[in-house]
Amino acid sequence: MTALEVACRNSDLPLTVQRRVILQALVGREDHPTADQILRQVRKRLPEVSRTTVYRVLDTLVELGLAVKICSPGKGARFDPRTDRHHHLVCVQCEKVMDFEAPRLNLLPLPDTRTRAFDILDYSIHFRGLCAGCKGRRVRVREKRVRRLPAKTTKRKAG
Amino acid sequence: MTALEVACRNSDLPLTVQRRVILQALVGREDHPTADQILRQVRKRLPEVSRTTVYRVLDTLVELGLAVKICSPGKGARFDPRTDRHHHLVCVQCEKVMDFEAPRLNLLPLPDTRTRAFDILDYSIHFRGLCAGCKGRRVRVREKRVRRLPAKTTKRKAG
DNA sequence: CTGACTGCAAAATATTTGCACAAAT
DNA sequence: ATTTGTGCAAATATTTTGCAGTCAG
Repeated sequence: MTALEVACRNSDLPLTVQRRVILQALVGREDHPTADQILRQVRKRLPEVSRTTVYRVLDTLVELGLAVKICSPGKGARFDPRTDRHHHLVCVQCEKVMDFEAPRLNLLPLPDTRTRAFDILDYSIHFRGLCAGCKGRRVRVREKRVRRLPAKTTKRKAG
Repeated sequence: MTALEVACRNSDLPLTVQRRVILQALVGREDHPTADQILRQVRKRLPEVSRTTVYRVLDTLVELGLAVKICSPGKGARFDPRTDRHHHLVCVQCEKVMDFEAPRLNLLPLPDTRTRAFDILDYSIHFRGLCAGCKGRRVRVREKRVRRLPAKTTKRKAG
């Protein structure tokens, strides 16, 4: 937990038990949890913690550079304890996000965006696709629509 | 709007005016709007449209392959009318997402993920950084904390 | 006509805010 | 002691759902 201590000291922020436990809950997870998932895990150790605090502390951790709010397709914001360059496999079906190591993709030359007035700090590649669990049952496209009158003879008006 | 007609015909879906207008509202926008932003734009032409319909139709458009629900850091889901391979500049400050053309980055060899049981369909690169508007005022890290008693003498109880 | 779609209202989910008390330095 | 943090409750924002009437084919 030294990283948190250092960061708090540097930023002149109190080192609270909540910050410690919430960061602890995030670190080591590779599933990019939502604030609520973190809340559940944190409450195992700190039952009194409030949802509000989890939201606030996660933001703080991001500000401190100890976590990243990742880009994800789903509803809730999701957090990543890894701040080093890495990539993601994103299941377009269940919206799971997995870390993906590809060292060869870590050295792409950062495009020159000076003309676009955008300072690039880092990048990550999102590989969209279907995860193991979803690739079998490719439900997609209108499950309901599948039932299309099972070969009935009712179609005729009257004969 | 032929693409929508074709897609609806293929999938045996009614071609409603809402679907037409909502897709129309999305096409041509490059700012990756949320459902609510689309709603506001759609209501200029179709004042009676409901928020529910916008959510549902956007999902339908995604299923039809006429739009993409993009990965973004913010709260609401955001949509992209572009379905071809392209990349994004994501402002970590204001969470704006801009399209970024980089043809040389469109031909990265898709990593072999067979061993990982994940079928990659496509990819896009997220360049994280600061947009023109945000790079000037790098507020970040605790705006409040900035006010640290500006050398006052008020420290005493009653002067 | 018929089945799917839309709009409404309400539920469910996700996130933020104001305030009083508690805790860290 | 001072300042920020936390928890609570309520406000907001976002998304989904059930149902009745409407519309496209």
